[in-house]
Amino acid sequence: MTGKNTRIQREKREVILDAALQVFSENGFRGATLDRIAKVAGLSKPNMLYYFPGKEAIYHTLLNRLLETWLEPLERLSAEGDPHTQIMDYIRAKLEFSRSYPRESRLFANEILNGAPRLLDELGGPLKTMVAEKTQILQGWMDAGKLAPVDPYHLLFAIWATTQHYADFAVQVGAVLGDRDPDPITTASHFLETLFFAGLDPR
Amino acid sequence: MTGKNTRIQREKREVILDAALQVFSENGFRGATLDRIAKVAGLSKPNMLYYFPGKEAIYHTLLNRLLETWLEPLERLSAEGDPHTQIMDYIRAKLEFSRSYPRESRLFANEILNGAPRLLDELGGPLKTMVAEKTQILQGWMDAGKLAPVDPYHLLFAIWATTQHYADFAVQVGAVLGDRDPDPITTASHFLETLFFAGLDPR
Amino acid sequence: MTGKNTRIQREKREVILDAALQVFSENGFRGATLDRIAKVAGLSKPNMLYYFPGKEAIYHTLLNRLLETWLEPLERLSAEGDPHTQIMDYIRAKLEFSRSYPRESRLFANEILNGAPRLLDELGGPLKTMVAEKTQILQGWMDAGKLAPVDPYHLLFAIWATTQHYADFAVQVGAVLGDRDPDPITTASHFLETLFFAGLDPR
Amino acid sequence: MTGKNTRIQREKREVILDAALQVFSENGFRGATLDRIAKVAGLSKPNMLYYFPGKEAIYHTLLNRLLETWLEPLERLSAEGDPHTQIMDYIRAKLEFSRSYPRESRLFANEILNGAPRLLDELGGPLKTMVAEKTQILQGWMDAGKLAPVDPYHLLFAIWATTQHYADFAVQVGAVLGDRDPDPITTASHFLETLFFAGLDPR
DNA sequence: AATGAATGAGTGTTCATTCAT
DNA sequence: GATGAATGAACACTCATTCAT
Repeated sequence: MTGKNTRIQREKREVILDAALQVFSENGFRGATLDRIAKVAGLSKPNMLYYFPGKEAIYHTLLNRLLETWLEPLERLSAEGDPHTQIMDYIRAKLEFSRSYPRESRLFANEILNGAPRLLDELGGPLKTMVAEKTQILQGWMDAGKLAPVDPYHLLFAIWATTQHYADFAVQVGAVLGDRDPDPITTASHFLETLFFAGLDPR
Repeated sequence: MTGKNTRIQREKREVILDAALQVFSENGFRGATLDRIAKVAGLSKPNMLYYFPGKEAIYHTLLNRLLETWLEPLERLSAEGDPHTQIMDYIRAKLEFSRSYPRESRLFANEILNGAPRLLDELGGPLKTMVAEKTQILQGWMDAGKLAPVDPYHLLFAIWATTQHYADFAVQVGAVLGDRDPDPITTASHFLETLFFAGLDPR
Repeated sequence: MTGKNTRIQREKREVILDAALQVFSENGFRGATLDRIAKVAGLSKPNMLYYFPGKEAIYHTLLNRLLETWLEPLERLSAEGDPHTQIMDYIRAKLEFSRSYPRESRLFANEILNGAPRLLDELGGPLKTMVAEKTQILQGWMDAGKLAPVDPYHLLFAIWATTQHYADFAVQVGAVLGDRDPDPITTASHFLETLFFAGLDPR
Repeated sequence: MTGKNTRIQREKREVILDAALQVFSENGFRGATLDRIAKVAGLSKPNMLYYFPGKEAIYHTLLNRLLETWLEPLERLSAEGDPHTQIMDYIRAKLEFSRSYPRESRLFANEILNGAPRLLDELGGPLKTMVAEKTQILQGWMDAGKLAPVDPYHLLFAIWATTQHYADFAVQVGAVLGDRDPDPITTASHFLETLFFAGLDPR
């Protein structure tokens, strides 16, 4: 049925996935309705279900793609080059992701927050593997005296938390800042460089 | 109707709110059903609605309580005392909150993530006001040379993000760490002290 | 249980019936709720059900009383005296009933309108019997040349319709008249005398 | 959504409205249930709600149609022609309405009886306006000596009351008459001509 | 005599999914 | 490919009635 990957099929699937991303990220899985997704996508509901077998299928397709995108910046963290640059590149990439793909970030956060019922295997599999690999690199830098000796896992958690915050808690950030900062993510970039590489103690 | 505050009323209301906290924090507002809350609370659905007028009322009661609890540690941040101690006390209080009240943290995160439709006023009101006040204290410390000069708002964001992460993304933290760390929040406490007050540059 | 007719019992039953009359007449049988009746009566719902076994029982008690009151003015229509006076006395009594007991009138109308499921026997029994009797009187007057020869049954229908209208359709009467007539029922009394005994043809 | 007026849509909507008319007129708004309407219409409840957004919408559609039909005979009352004919035409049209559309009449009566919560605006608006206009015509005839001088508003009330009675109180009429009159409305037509244009005084 | 508490059976409405064309 | 139509299962909430005290 959906095996024929004609160009028009692929395009329609993209339109649907984009609409679904918006609706799922704003309402969570159960809060989202196929009606709304179909309306946003500009299709009839049965027509949409011609391209995807059901609500779960749409959601899973989004999640799977998302994990790849989510992992990709971390993938680039390499033992080559100096730690400061490498880590700041990662932080900036994550901030850029929060700026450009806030809906994806919130979709991911929603899923994790609700216990990751449809992502647990991926978290314990591909993600765990890659994290194990990259923490090795961080550990190597620490062992070589190029980086302060800290728990590399929690270092990654701190990077994820501080960067994703600007997408996931955007409403709160906006409410608290008011008009104070027209470009909070750029400010965050500078702030995080100071935080991560100098700390708050005055020199 | 439910105005009389008899002992049994207060107790039942607590039982309901506890069940609701669990169900709402796991599923978000729309994903939660009164059926499930009632079952968790061990009551019939109509009996539950004898104590609260409806789903919204239960949720609002939870949210209102929550915001107070959420703000309370920040409230204690005081200009008196030295910055390092004050800030670390705040970080530890937030971590303790994530350890003891992860469901409350996730309820809050869920609400913000979905656009805070039932909390926007509070965010722009009481929260904004208190944050404005507390960033003044931080700014004062920076002006006095007791703290590295950074954006105080983003400093608060970083504290919130890194501490709440252990409640909100607990599933991911657990999946990534596996058995490696039996007490991640304690590890986080040490890690965050290094991060916030020394940074990652080797000395 | 409810056999003991103490004074206080009788009074409470009256309070309940009065509240029920109001609520039933405004909302019909199904539209009325025991909650509202109890609130209007100033009793708790279970306490109210101590005096009456249930919703149906309250309603039936009202209906039975009502039929008596409804029939009473007709009862007084007597072969003695002249037709004009007798009939106008009946019309005025019915108008007075609409003025003083509009809720009773509407309760009755509601019941008939909805097919009289709880009053059919009474309609085909006591009411039919009395009407048969009274139409005999009317017929007697007509046979004696004291009254224009018309169908006596439809004459009664016309009296009922025109007089009850001021209670049952009070909202419409009020909306149509606006401020034009501060006392429509008195106006109606004069109008109906002309209508019934002179007609509309100019003399 | 339901905007497309396909043939099948129009037909189904009529089926639903017909079923709804029956159920609403027998039970009033609150007494009617969508379950029963759907059963009478021969549809499933959700399917019915595919054609109408909800219970209120069905009811309002009925009411709006009804008011037009209700006003139409009055509309035709014209200053041209002689009063007797004009008024009797109106009375006969109203009786015909009671004969052919008793459910509509009862729906209307039910609404008024319960305070016209969904029709008050119409009563004080279009209805009041048309009545004001038509009473002018009646008044004109009286001023010209072509009609006995009576209150024209109450004259209309009397016409409405006596004609609608045969639909709204049909159960009572039937119970009282028994087998006596196989065609009460025709009898009523003659009776009302005598009543309205001759009165009960013997000549 | 009175009331707080509890519940089974509805009641209007939503929603993912399926059917027919 | 596409859509109008249809439905079973939920879902939030109501209500008459009963229970326990």
